[in-house]
Amino acid sequence: MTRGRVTSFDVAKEAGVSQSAVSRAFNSGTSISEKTRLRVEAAAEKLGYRPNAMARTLISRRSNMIGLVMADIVNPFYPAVLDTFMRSFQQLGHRVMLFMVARDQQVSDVLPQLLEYQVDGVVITSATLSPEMVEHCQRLQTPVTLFNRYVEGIQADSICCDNIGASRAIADLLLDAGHRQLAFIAGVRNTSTSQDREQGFFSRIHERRATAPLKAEGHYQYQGGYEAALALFAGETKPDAIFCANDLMALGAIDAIRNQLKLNIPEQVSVIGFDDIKEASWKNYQLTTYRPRVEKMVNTAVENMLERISNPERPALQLIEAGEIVIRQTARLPETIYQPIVDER
Amino acid sequence: MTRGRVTSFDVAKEAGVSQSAVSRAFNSGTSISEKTRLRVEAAAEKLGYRPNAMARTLISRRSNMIGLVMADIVNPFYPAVLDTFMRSFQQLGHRVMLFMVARDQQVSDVLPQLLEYQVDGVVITSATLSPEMVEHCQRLQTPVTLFNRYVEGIQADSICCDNIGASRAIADLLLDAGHRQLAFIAGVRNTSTSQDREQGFFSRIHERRATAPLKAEGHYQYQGGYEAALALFAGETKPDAIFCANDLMALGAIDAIRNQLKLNIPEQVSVIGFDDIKEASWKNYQLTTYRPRVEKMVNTAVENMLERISNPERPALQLIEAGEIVIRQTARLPETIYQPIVDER
DNA sequence: TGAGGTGCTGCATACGTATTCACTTTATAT
DNA sequence: ATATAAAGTGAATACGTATGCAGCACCTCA
Repeated sequence: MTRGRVTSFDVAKEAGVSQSAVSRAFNSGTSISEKTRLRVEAAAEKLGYRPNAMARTLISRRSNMIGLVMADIVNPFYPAVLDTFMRSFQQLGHRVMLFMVARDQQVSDVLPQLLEYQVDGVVITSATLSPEMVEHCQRLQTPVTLFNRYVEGIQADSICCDNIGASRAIADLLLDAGHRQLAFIAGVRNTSTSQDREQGFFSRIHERRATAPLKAEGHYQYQGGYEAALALFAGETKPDAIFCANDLMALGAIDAIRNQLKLNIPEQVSVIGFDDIKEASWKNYQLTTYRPRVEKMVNTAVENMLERISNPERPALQLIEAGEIVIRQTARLPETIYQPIVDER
Repeated sequence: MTRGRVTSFDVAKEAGVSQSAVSRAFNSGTSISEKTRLRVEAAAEKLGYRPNAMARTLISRRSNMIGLVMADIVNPFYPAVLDTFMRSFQQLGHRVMLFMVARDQQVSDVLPQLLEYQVDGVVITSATLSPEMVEHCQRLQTPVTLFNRYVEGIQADSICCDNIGASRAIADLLLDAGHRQLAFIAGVRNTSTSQDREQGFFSRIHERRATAPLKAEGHYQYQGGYEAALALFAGETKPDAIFCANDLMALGAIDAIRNQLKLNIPEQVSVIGFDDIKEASWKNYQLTTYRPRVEKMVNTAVENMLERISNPERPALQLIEAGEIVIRQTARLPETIYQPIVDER
């Protein structure tokens, strides 16, 4: 009805009460009579009043905003993660300030910007954070959560899927099925996810005294997986099973193997991925892969974050959440009936 | 170095100047000597000072935050859009407050929340906005931009890809190639994008006096496209070309046609999509499709938004940005050498 | 009847910054 | 050298809300 910004004073005048009353009417757990609350609400409605979150934040020292930093949105795994985070935070009454960091960008570049906006907490997905930055956050009492990444000995919550356990289980599955020459297609070299998946896979193979696996690099991209597969088969010794550090590369590898190398999957080559993105279940691929419990991981991350906001003394938690292998059509299985594996290490 | 929040007063004391000086040191275009600026910066650095964006917003009435509302993130087209928006806004020094609205949710539910946070502008992708809401924003001097959606006669910028022109061009392409019985797989029924693509396609076919096209509905999803394709071929008259309202459905349709119906593409059936998502270029699909100029659309949207923030009087702009048909392998082409089409209507 | 609660209310203040205004210092021109 | 403009500075205030405090009305219990 009115023009321009309408403040709590305007509403107060309209309702014939004090500004304090207006404030109390809009905050639960305050002392106000039902009668005045209704009058205030009517006046607010009439004037189109909405409280100014900036002013509220300034005085209450709580913005109800979470800073969310995402790296690497090109991997179709992360839109799903983002979506889940958004729903979870929105549902619990928190807004999200989003930042994307490019591959060549540091999280430390954007973190100060986030903190200027008085976010109540920071969630960082698939990117690491320098210990100094964490310390800085800690001084500001701003909790930090790392998603799918961990750093030893810092004061930050972290929740990861069980990269090592999963990769070991996949090695077991492939060896049990009688494959002789395994191969690994790595993601981006300097990421902990790719390193952990590689380490789990290699160590288990080594433990079982099987032939050392081949290795190629696919940068977590479809095209990279495609080319990595070709590279693997261009060598002297050819693999009969490939484990890819993510699904996207696995799908690239499959297309290379089928369409270009004209080999049959899984008869001649088995392929296993990681993430269980939507595309993995497409009829044309039916990819056998590892599915992290994204929903559960996100929800724990969110709960822990909010818990830690209201109780800053709580020490940081480092969690690993096991997922499961999803058996589809791209990998030969052991003779014995094989159950989907949940390795809890 | 210190603990807790450090304010401009702390920095002022440390540097031996007034709080005003500190403020000026952090804002360009203010009157301050180089000497004191350096002293302030040193003190700020020493104390780890960062200005409080909430306080700044409160007084300057500018938050440097943009509200971004996204619907329907499941379509792989939109992560790319989001990514482009984020880069563009970040680059120009703006933060983004993100909201996701589920299919059953109204934008009008989240808009008030956005406005509470004093965002300088609101961008809404693939969702409409009631005229009342637009009016509300206008009262608050908050510019609104619709991305890939438009509403007649409201005071909001909008930028769309050329749905109608594109669909007409696709109809032409398919008819010119000699197809006789076209079909259309629609997206979500009540979206303007799906409706416009249908209308353009149908109207052009009608104009050319060709056989009326078949139609099925795929809800913009892979599985929906898969099933829609099966439904189309289950009928009495079978299509020899299918235009899908987005790529995701087209890929589903391809898998259904090849893997289940055992038909050859494009020899027996042509398939054309819309969006040019990453997956469309995968070796296994090589989908012929329409590519909107996402980068350009986003950049124009962002520029217009910022322009409109600094000059609220500027009238709203409604733009249509033409894209191009990307010729790949899933559609038969006319005999004459066919150029990628840019229809500017 | 009065003492002590209880439930509401308004006043006044604080949050941390930007900005106006008046003032002082410095630079420039005559 | 002085007059005058320009540049720099600090004090004070405003932004819009939450909240401690004191006051007030009303009620309860003896």
